[in-house]
Amino acid sequence: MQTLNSRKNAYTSDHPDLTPFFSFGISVDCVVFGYDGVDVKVLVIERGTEPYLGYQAIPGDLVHPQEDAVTATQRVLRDLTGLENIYLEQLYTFAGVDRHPLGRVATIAYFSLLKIGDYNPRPSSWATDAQWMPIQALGEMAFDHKEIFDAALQRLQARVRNQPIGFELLPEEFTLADLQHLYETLLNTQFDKANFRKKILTMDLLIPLDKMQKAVRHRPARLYQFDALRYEALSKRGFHFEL
Amino acid sequence: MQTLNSRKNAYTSDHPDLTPFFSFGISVDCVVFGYDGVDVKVLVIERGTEPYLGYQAIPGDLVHPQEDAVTATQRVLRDLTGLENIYLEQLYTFAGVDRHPLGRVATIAYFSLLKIGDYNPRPSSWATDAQWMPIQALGEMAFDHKEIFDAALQRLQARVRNQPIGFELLPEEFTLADLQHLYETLLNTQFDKANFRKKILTMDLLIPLDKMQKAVRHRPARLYQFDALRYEALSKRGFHFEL
DNA sequence: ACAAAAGTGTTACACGTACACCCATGA
DNA sequence: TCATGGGTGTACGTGTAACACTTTTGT
Repeated sequence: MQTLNSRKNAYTSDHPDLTPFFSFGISVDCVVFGYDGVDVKVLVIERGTEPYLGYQAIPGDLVHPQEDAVTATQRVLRDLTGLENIYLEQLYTFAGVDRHPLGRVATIAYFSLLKIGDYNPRPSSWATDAQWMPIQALGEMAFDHKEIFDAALQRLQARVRNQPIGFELLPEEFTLADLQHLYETLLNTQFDKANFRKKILTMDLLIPLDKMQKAVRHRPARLYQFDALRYEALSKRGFHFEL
Repeated sequence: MQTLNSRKNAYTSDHPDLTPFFSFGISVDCVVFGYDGVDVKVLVIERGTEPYLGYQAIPGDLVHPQEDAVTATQRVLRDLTGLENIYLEQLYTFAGVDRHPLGRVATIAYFSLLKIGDYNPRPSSWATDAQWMPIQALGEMAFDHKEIFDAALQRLQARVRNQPIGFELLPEEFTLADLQHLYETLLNTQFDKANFRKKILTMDLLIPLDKMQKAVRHRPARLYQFDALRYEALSKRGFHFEL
């Protein structure tokens, strides 16, 4: 304690030996959410090596010395899903001393949302055994990945209430019932059909299409599309999405 | 690109040489907010060495190899203010490749709130020249610290709306007008006096004291105190603070 | 014709907003 | 008694919640 307090600020002091301070590994881990029309799911991989052999884990990798953290995450996602331009948000950084057996590794956790239909498993990459797991079915996980997942889910639930990101999880064209069911699943609640429609439609963020559902054994529902441009325009005018 | 994709996941592959991956420095930077009854202020230090000699900077330090990130931040805050138990929240991690001239340093940014009256400058520590700056008066800053500050302010504004953390900036005992003025300053808006009182008081989070303001040349206002325990109890029952 | 889900209208009530008014103190 | 800000009541409009009802398809 004495040494810590009396030492000068490490990177403002004149010329101390900084080597021991530059010994950290940094990784990125990305919690990927999807929705198949029934359940909210997460993309998990099964570890093929020690430590935590056989455990489920959140996809991630060490950041390269000349690589940006976001770039690293996009690389992991590309290797895993074949997709670029996925919704991505930084979540939290976990920097406990003993969280990784191989050395001091701080991990920057991200979460991302993707349309589950777009996902194409990439067996050629390092994560052969990636699979969608319903979020309720998650058991024990490698490292502190369960903790990371819990934080991600909490963040997603908060975000979905005040930003129109639910659409990232739905196909381009969807019905209002699809949207309502997604929100109900995500937030673990029930909404009144009539009121939900009114609230969503009065926001004026959906483009009604001239298409209908097909091959359903009841009255077919109209399909809608999210109007991202309109949202941006409204945001700038102080509009705030809610629920 | 070819090499990156064909390489196995760095920390799950068998035994590659991981040395180049363990070469990062990790720092913590903490944006400290205060409120003096008029302005919202930030604690900034003036750098005494290159790089960015003489520039204003956010207080921070490199994380030690055997030190937790939160612990490091608390150490910085203690050295700077003499205080423990300050409100602290992780903000964002800045991990750009070229953000620090001395090497690859990722910084975990925090923000914290303190009662400005409790603050006692600590001239003995490395940050002799810490001072409160009104947030409008911030100019150029060292490294990417302006960007960090902007993120912190934005986060503070969001937090203050849906969590009762404004009280961290006020003295233990305060008037409703104090509270209102704080919120107005923080959020850059105006509230109707009567409605603001009603909203706050119906939340039942304030303990009315049997004390009044003194030495004011108008009717003295009642003093209140934030009831943290009651807030915790209400939170668990699904209560959600708003505005 | 029936089941099943789409889609709409009506009403009651809670809540936010605006604004007017009275109260207590120091000078 | 005046200026200043503390503190309160009311009336109005908007938004939300509950619920009943009509519509359209497949079988």
